[in-house]
Amino acid sequence: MDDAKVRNMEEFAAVCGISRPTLSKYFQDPGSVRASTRERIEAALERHDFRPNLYAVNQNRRHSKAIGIVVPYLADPFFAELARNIETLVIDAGFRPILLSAHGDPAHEADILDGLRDLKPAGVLLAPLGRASDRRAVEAFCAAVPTVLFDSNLVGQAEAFIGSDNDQSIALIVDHLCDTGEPPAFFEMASPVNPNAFKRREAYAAAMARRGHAPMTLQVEGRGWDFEAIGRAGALKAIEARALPSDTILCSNDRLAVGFLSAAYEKGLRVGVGAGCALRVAGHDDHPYARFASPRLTTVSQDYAAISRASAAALLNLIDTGRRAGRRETTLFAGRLVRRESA
Amino acid sequence: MDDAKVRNMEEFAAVCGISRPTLSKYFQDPGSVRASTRERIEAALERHDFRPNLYAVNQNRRHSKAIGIVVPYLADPFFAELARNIETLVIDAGFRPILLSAHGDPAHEADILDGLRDLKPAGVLLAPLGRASDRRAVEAFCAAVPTVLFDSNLVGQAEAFIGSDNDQSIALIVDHLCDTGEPPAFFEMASPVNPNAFKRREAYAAAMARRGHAPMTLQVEGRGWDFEAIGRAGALKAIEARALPSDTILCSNDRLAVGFLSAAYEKGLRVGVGAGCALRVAGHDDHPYARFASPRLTTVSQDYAAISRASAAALLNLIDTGRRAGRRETTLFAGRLVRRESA
DNA sequence: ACGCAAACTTTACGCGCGCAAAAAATGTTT
DNA sequence: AAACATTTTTTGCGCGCGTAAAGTTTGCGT
Repeated sequence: MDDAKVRNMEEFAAVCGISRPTLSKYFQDPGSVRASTRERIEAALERHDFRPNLYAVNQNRRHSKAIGIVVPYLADPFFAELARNIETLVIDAGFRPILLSAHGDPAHEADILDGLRDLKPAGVLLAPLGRASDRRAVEAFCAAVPTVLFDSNLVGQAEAFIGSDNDQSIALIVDHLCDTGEPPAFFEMASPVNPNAFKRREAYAAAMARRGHAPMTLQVEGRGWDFEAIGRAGALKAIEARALPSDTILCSNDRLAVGFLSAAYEKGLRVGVGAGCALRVAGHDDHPYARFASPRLTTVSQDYAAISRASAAALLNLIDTGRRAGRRETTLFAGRLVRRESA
Repeated sequence: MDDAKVRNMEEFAAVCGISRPTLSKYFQDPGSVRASTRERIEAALERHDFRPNLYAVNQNRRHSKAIGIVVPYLADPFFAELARNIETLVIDAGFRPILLSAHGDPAHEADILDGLRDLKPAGVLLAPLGRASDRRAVEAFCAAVPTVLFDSNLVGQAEAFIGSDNDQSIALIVDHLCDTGEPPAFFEMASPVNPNAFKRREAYAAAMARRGHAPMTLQVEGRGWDFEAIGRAGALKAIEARALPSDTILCSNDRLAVGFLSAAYEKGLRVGVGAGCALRVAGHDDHPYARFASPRLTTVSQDYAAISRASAAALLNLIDTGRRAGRRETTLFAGRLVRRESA
């Protein structure tokens, strides 16, 4: 194989006995040429393994076959898992995924979006940093590239948003906790980086109100994305100061909860529902590690698969209808209660 | 700003009052033009925000300014963290990182390498699947693109390898465990996907032998990358069957250890060193979640920062010396003992 | 003011492919 | 076998930029 070096489509057309424009058609869509010619091409392809120059191909195209996937913090297994699902769907749809992480930094997020435009992607799936995002950068980007937001909403931005129904899911876990014991106190970061955190805060207050309870909130200091460390430090402090407002703690997310469990274990507070347990702790998200905490964490699952599928579907639809499928659509998925041993 | 739409460098040269070849020089290296012209260009740049077409730029170039970063499983926080570090270093060096995950699948890894070649990257940092990798695909890739391996070695492949010294690190933790209690049994997967696992198995046996102990190995079934689930299931089974060879367990990696801790907690076995503790459990890697396990996991840290820096440095050196810096180099970093409460 | 090197402009070609139009070949239908 | 539809070939231009060569200007030292 690979006798003569084939340097471009012209030369490949020669060794192949087929005209260049036909080859061009073939490489854009193998199904668009007659079966007999397709076979001839593919036979030659095995002998010479020629591939069209990606850069030459995309030079004139309005957009490439790339789809950007941007998440705020890829080292968070929640986003890693989401990205993994979405990547697969993007590949199956015949596109090339470009995975990017803002690493928690708004400036970096803006840089990423900037660089992404150079790639002329067919579209972008963006989970923005949220509040911290450079609104103008995101807005400019969305105007230039078909974009679907997921996980975290920026009102009015992009063509669609797919996320979780925090009102529903928080109500679900609050009700469960109330039904099975004391009403929960809400454990969260005082200055969360995640915009869902604010929604959950409000959802908690509303859910408690519906139950006739006053909200009890425990806010911990700390910045950045080291949620476990922040949760652990805050919990240690609260436990030492005997400042827990309730023996039932609902954490704003599972990573904070894991930190809380770590602190409780260290302080000798047994977490769970049985006799001899001092605390109940619940989380939110069904984070990949929640089921391996000690004790295993009761939480509300976000439907990873559904969010991934809906996000990808929305973008793909946007792409082949030539975007602007009408007005902006918002899709929220319900959470599912995951009962384990911690609450 | 942005009065007339500037569609290409030609038009930008017009509104800018500078010839196109000079602009071309500027965009390749802003420092290569006289300060006064640089200012004129940058002034015009603020009014028109023109950017050279990425595809046109790379069409003739031998390679782009992209650097590939390929990991076997990005949803594993160990690789996510490593990738995060490397990405930053790559950006600082003036390159564009392309992050890719094989998602544990050798065929996908081969596809990734294949697709990466189209991008004509300046170089690639590759943490291969290891044993499972398609050797021929990797070999063909390394021959075509300057490549540095990290984390997992493929003998003879690529221009360099950077990883951890498993012999040293395993000996470190074995010695520690022997010095402070019973010699450890080794807990691992029967068919590990990670090639480091085999090195650690051997290192464990050697370290035990040096101590005059026979190795005690507990191998668990399971395939894939759900290490916590596999560790948990295996540990539950072993505990129920009272088949633990020792009350001290050294896990092949922290994720298995987290699974083990989960099982021990569920079975009411207190893990730690104090009185009333039934088991000691140690891990390896200082995985991001190890410090939040209950109890916190004693382990051997891999030096994330050092591995990242050395890998990036090796590749960058390879790139600007025009590769082949002599013969293949192997760099191993020592682990550091991280004493926590679990052992 | 002179001389010279560095920087810039002008001109022109090439990269590899997309794409359009017209002509030719092939395949299908009646 | 004729008529038609589909596919392929031929021809040729264009994309946006890299780059080389030759000529011109600029900056700086003496």
